[in-house]
Amino acid sequence: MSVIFSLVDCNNFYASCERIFNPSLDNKPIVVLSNNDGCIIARSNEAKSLGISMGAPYHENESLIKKNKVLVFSSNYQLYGDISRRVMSSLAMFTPEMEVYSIDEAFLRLDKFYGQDPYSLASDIRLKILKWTGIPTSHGLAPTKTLAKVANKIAKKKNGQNVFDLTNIDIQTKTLAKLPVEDIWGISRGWSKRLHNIGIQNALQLRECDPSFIRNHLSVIGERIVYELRGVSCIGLEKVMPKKNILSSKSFGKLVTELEEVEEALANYAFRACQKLRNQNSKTQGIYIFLKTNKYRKNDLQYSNSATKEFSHPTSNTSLIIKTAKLLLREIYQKGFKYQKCGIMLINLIPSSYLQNHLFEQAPNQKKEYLSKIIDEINHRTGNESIFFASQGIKRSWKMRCDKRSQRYTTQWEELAKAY
DNA sequence: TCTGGGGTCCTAGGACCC
DNA sequence: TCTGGGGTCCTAGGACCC
Repeated sequence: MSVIFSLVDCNNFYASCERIFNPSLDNKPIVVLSNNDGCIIARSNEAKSLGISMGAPYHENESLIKKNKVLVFSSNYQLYGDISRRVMSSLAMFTPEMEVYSIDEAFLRLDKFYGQDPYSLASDIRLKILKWTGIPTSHGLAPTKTLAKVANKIAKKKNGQNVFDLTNIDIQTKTLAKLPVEDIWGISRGWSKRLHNIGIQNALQLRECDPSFIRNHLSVIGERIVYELRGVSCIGLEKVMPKKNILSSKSFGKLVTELEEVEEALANYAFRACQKLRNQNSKTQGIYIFLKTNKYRKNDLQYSNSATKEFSHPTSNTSLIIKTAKLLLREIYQKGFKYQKCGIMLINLIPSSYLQNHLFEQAPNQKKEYLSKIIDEINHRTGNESIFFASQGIKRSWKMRCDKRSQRYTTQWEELAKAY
């Protein structure tokens, strides 16, 4: 029995999430905006057919949106994250051989279901997910993950059924001939340009190339893609691994000039990063912070800088990390610029269980590490940020905009859906 | 006026060692 | 004039993904 991957992708995921608790949105054009209401990051089919493009700045589409009465939402990640968990745990009921690839995608292995035709099995899964969670999905079937991605793309265009089987070699050949190289998973603008330059326009041409020739142009990753297009599986299902780095960064709601405001924002991002760190039971061996002005404002003076610090002991102590971040910030902050964004990355994470005995330095303060954990627990029980550090401030004048956010129906008691 | 956030992997080249 | 060679480790930067 040969290998069959199925890529399951939620259709217009964020837009679909908004519809679950607000059925009046059905059949209407809706878009969801990125943090700070900057860009359009999700569109319903109706919004897509109006010509609103993915990733485009909101303000560039504003007239189109108003003219067509498109409904606009700020992103509501608490809601999307919760719906995602429901979809993924529903999928897991069909097979343990599954990889959660992103918030709205998962790969399944369906080849072990002897006797059942994969197409009808995928159709069955699709109907059940829709019934259980309210989220419509598309399913692409193929012998490799790269081909399953291709199949999924076609499935999405099939209204009503949304399943496509690309296990047959003749169908693969016909399909790849029509697929531009830039639509292949793993090949984006830079690489497709290089491929065009050497005369390769579509996926079939790439499949027929000598893999080592492609390796010279696109590294081993490109070589792997050639094999995957041939139906030779090189990329298996991956286990969920703890993150190696954790980044927390956001644009400010307005341009910021004062050190105190940047400090306050950075302390908040550090707090969030530390929560994520402890959540995956890791400690960090260092931090990297950065600060920058808005590169799109050509008339403003531009400045961007970063700083790194390694700890003598791995830590997950929020107060130490905030303190260190603020010290680094003072090294790179300069007066006279209008800042747009800052961020902190926890780097070189290791498991909490890993203990390193350092000969010359004092052992880290275990009590402080515990304290951080207790703060997490209290915040988890009582709702977000009941307890926080004074350096995080209370004014938070730099906070991002999200005026158009829907209710957090599933994660906040005060925002439960009401039945009248 | 307004332009997201959070990740991973690979390679080239420098530093350093014997 | 001649001025080794080979190996490893680390980092920055560039590519990709959602």
